[in-house]
Amino acid sequence: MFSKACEYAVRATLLVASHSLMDERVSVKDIAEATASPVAFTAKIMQQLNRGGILYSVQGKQGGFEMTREQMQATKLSQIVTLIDGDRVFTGCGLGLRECNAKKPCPLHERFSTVRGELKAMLDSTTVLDLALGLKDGLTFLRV
Amino acid sequence: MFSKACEYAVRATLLVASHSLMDERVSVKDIAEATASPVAFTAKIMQQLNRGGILYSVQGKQGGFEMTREQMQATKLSQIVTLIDGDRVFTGCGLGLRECNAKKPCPLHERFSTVRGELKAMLDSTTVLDLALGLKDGLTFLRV
DNA sequence: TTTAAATCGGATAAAATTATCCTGTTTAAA
DNA sequence: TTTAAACAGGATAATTTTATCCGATTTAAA
Repeated sequence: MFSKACEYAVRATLLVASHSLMDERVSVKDIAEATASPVAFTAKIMQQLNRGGILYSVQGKQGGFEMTREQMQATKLSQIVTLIDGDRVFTGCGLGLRECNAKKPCPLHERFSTVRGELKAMLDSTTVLDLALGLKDGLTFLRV
Repeated sequence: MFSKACEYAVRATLLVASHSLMDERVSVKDIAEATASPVAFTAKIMQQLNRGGILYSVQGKQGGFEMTREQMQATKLSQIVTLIDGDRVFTGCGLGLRECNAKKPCPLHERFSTVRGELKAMLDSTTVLDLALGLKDGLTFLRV
């Protein structure tokens, strides 16, 4: 569904958010540990999230990553997915055709569009804050 | 969403089906051309579809691929997806966690399960025959 | 002021996926 | 019977994705 990079990105973002809710800053090492992700790869992804404005970094000793409550509220999951994976998952043809649309549809076009629309609606209506709250309260988890 | 191999597999299967509806046998070359897919890679995929019982091959000169009407009716899209990509798309966690379930859910678990269920329902309720008919009648397409 | 912790970013490596090549076998038609 | 078209399947190559490494820079604390 999503690339591994994207999965790591969402997990990392939610971890940073849940800690920011408690006014804690987290390092890449912390993030990788808490989300069971490879540390160097996670570092790369954190750079993308930072450049993309999803969260922000603080450099130097005692540095790490944080999010403002505004960022948590403003950031929909669909934005993280688009930032890392592009919009292929939201707009691409189910059978991989370059040009597939209502005028010249692939055999799966209608049915697939429906499901894809529901996926997009779900990710559009879910904010980082929505999910970070359950994580902070120990109701949900980011690793086994 | 699906691997390229899986996209090619569905496209190839639907092409074979639509031709079988007209009692025509198609070669790998025909299939690759009609579905805009790489021919050698398509050949590999046809072997998987043949071994998996989705369709069948006829060897030798004038050989190629065919499907019985029974195969078209019995084969759901979900079976092709499972054959080529496994069941990860139907059962996997949205955030890529190994163990993610209602007892110990990831933050996205509930919402993602819903959408994934709709995807599975759609692919479970769609047969090859359903889609091959529109293709045969020129209502849908497999390439630009 | 020095030191060490931490991010930044470029280079490289490993693994998985996608794609091609080539030889052998089967079989219909010449 | 010979020939050529077509699938089967193993080996290899290219590309993309995933992952690691390392030197440079930033900055808080010793």
